[in-house]
Amino acid sequence: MVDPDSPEQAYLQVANDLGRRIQAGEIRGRLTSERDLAGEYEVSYGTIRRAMGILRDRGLVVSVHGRGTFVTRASGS
Amino acid sequence: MVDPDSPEQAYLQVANDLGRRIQAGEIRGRLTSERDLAGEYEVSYGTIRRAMGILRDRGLVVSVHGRGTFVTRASGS
DNA sequence: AGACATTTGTACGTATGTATG
DNA sequence: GCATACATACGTACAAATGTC
Repeated sequence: MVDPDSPEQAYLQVANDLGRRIQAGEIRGRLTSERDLAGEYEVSYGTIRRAMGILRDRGLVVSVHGRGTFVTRASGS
Repeated sequence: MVDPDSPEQAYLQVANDLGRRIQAGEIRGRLTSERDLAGEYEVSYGTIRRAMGILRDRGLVVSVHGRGTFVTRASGS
């Protein structure tokens, strides 16, 4: 979930939460689809897209068109 | 509301009132938008802007473009 | 080949909010 | 008080890639 009372932007809250969970080893392999993540975090698809872009820039995940988004090998615990 | 018969300037009345309510813990998280505050205090938007600038200078709030103005953590009760 | 489902990718329009003059 | 610009966020629709049956 995202805290609307936080000054932190929604897409950053999502990116930081996912990044933390990835580095903690909670998430491995394939991530939940972007649209499903939008439902889980209760934000729009565009917000998830933006958060994913940040995770890709950080090198934590790679996205494959038509297949999904995957945790990179070095990112886990 | 603002007292037009007071010698204190309108933007100072607003800033002081909001500052008092923040430090009393009445306001936390996200503030009402600047446009709505202008309606509540029955002053112009510019007056609210000026009052907000004072609250920011005092470190009571932070404003985030496109998201809102937020009470800083240390400001509440 | 074809049909279908799933998923990422792209592109709108709309609403709301701050920033500035 | 108003207009303009910019940023965030939402919602939707459609396109493109992949895999399965």
